[in-house]
Amino acid sequence: MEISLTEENYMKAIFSLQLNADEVVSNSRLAEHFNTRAASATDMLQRLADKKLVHYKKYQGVTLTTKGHKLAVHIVRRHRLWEVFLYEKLQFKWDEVHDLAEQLEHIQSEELTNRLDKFLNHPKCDPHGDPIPDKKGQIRSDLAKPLTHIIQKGYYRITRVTDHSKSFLNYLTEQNICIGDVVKLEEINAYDASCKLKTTGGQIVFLSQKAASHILAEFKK
Amino acid sequence: MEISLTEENYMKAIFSLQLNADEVVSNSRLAEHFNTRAASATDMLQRLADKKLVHYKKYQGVTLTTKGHKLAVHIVRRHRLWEVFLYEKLQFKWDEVHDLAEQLEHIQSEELTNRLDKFLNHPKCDPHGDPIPDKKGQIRSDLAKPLTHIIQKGYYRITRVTDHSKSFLNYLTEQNICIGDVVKLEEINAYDASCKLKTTGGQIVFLSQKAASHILAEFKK
DNA sequence: AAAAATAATTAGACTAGTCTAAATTATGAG
DNA sequence: CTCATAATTTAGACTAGTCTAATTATTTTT
Ligand SMILES: [Mn+2]
Ligand SMILES: [Mn+2]
Ligand SMILES: [Mn+2]
Ligand SMILES: [Mn+2]
Repeated sequence: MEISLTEENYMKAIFSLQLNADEVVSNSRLAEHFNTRAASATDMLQRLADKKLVHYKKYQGVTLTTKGHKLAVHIVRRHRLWEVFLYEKLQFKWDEVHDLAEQLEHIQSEELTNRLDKFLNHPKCDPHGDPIPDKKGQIRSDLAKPLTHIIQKGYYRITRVTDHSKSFLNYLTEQNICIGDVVKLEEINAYDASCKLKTTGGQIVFLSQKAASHILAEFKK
Repeated sequence: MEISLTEENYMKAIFSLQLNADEVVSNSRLAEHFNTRAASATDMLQRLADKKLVHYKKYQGVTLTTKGHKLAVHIVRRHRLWEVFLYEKLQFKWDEVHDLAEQLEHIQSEELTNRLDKFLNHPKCDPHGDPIPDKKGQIRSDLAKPLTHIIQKGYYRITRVTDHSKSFLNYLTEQNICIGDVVKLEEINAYDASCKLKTTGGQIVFLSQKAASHILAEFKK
């Protein structure tokens, strides 16, 4: 069955807007995500339902079918592999890769995806620390928590960011915070959920709740 | 100005259907090339004329404007660079790269094209021996002639093929004929323009007029 | 439980790109 | 040069994807 570029984008959006699988995604969230009108989203959801990619009941929002979930994960895999390619091989910055990967993810070829994966040495994560689904669609589970959820001071490895906007990524770069870095969490302010940490380079950085909430880290044994 | 994927395909087709620049390309050749109806081609040509990409007079066919020529060459550059990437880095065979490059050539990013070029070490030719235009759109001129135009026996380097069909490329692979090989042209039959040559590996291969006409070679000093 | 506010759907229109069928222009054989 | 044929263009219709405006359903408030 033919899946159009637009349909692929919707599938990926539904997948990434739901925090846990089978969370219902509303029409309005999709419309907002695509900067389009609710009527257009309705139209598309009905189309996707016809293709058995989503469960759709009028006024109730959508969830992915098994088939739809498989497709969405597959597109995410392509997206993240291309991001690794752009970052590792073409030396793009981590704030530049997303927009290009948005285009590249629609190149239709199973074989290409798998060869790219091999060429890149089967990377586990993309430049933002997002896990790359394997050939079968399996996604490695992730133990990292947002800095805002950490209650114990100490050493943590930064493994992932959940805001991919240029402004956020540039801010982190300026603060010398990179994926993979081990930082020392020195202060946790219960009052406003902000924190203070020492970077790999030794600088002291203060992070607001907003920034900290988008940085995932795991305890360094 | 926005150029759609379809418009890009038409521009590239016009460019590659004309043997010498400013050769007029007819409506029917384009319709045939895209396996579409003449009415659709007319529609598109009028659209391209509106965008000042082609010179179009009713019933007279089209040629590229300066602006259109620039655009077409640019798309050809992207196509051929991606072919090199697929061939060199992902180990696709020379008969597999074209279809994928047809998709990849539409990724819109000047920066990506130039970085890919650099990553591949500024290749001169794609896997079929077709020259890759440089950043400015300059195309290296090509001294090679079809085997059917060669009158002198001797040693020749195979530099390019002009039929990109899987069946032709597979045929050459079976006969052990590759781009870059130096072959010994041992017989030239004036009667049917067929020829006989000895490959790098020492095999004797007979080539029909049809096959020989799509193999370009240059004299080996 | 009804009214008000919000969210979602439908109806109808528009563009890009395609098609078929009909009309028009060019060509080339006699 | 004229008429038949081939090539091209136009007219009108269809699909995907979008929009606005109007309608309907759900949720929240009172
Ligand atoms: Mn991304
Ligand atoms: Mn990413
Ligand atoms: Mn090609
Ligand atoms: Mn080629």
